Amino acid sequence: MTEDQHPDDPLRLDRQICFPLYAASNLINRLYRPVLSKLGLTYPQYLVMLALWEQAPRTVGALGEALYLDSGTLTPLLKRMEQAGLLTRKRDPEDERRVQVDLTSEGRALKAEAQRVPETLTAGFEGDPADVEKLRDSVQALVATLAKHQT
Amino acid sequence: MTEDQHPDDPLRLDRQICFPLYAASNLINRLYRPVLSKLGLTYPQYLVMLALWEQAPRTVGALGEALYLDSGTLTPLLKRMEQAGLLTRKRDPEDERRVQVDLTSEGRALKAEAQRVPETLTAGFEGDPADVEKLRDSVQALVATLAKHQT
DNA sequence: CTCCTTTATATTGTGCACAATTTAATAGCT
DNA sequence: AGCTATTAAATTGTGCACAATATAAAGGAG
Repeated sequence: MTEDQHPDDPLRLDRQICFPLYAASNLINRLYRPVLSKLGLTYPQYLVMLALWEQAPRTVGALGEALYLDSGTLTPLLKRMEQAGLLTRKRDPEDERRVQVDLTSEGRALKAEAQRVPETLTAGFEGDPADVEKLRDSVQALVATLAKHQT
Repeated sequence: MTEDQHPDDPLRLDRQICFPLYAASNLINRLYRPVLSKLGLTYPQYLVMLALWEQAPRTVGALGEALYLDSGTLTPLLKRMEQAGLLTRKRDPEDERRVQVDLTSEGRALKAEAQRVPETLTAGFEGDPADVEKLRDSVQALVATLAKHQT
């Protein structure tokens, strides 16, 4: 009982822009997993580390803005990372609503071990690096548009 | 305690290709959610419906191949959709290992209601449609490469 | 026919992701 | 100061996503 394949059907899977983004995200997560597990990190945890290696301390809210995540996702994730000894969570004395997230020395030290992660993985992309950069910029532009429309 | 911003640091968040894909996937999921919830679907469930509207019945394995998901994800998801009356799950008498997933009449009827979903959402992208198509094709190519490398 | 391997799906356990709600602190207004 | 609204994070409950494992059926070799 196969349906007809109307080439202009807007519901065709291969006409969606969203599906390949979804699939790419899943496949990349799968690709990172074995590499990052050697560092004791999941992929979202790795993103938190990238954000903190650039700037620390940061509030939970600032991390969420950088990574497009909310406290419902970040709070338990940060607690696990705190348990793992990578970071600390402290209420800001200036404003007790805020929680400052800072790296431990162990968290800072992990950056050295992570240096080779990007090159290890982009090897699997096997494409012209310039094309990959162009793709990255396009998706970044899309993310900026989507984020602006959601606030 | 802000770290230096070395422009060639491979661990800078804005140099990652994977992060914008991850963020785009999350943001799109968030964008679809309110629209799809009116149809009683989540985003992955919507993808299953797109796949089945193109061809049904299909085995769990065939669905997984089309959507890049495994049985650990699909089995509980399909059970929820069966509960909702959208599809049926039946062991194939020809090969009792396989499970055939087929649409119910209710599931087929939902396609009419979903017709306007894509245009409703791509409105939020507000970009040249040709650019969106180009982006889609680039990400599709990336997905094909990633999928080939994982098997 | 029996043993062994492979294949298809299901189960278990962990970790996101998010909407909705809650808690608590700050800011603003009068 | 007292009241209200806003803001920041945490909590709750649902639904993915996946690795690892389990279960069971099919296929194949001797």
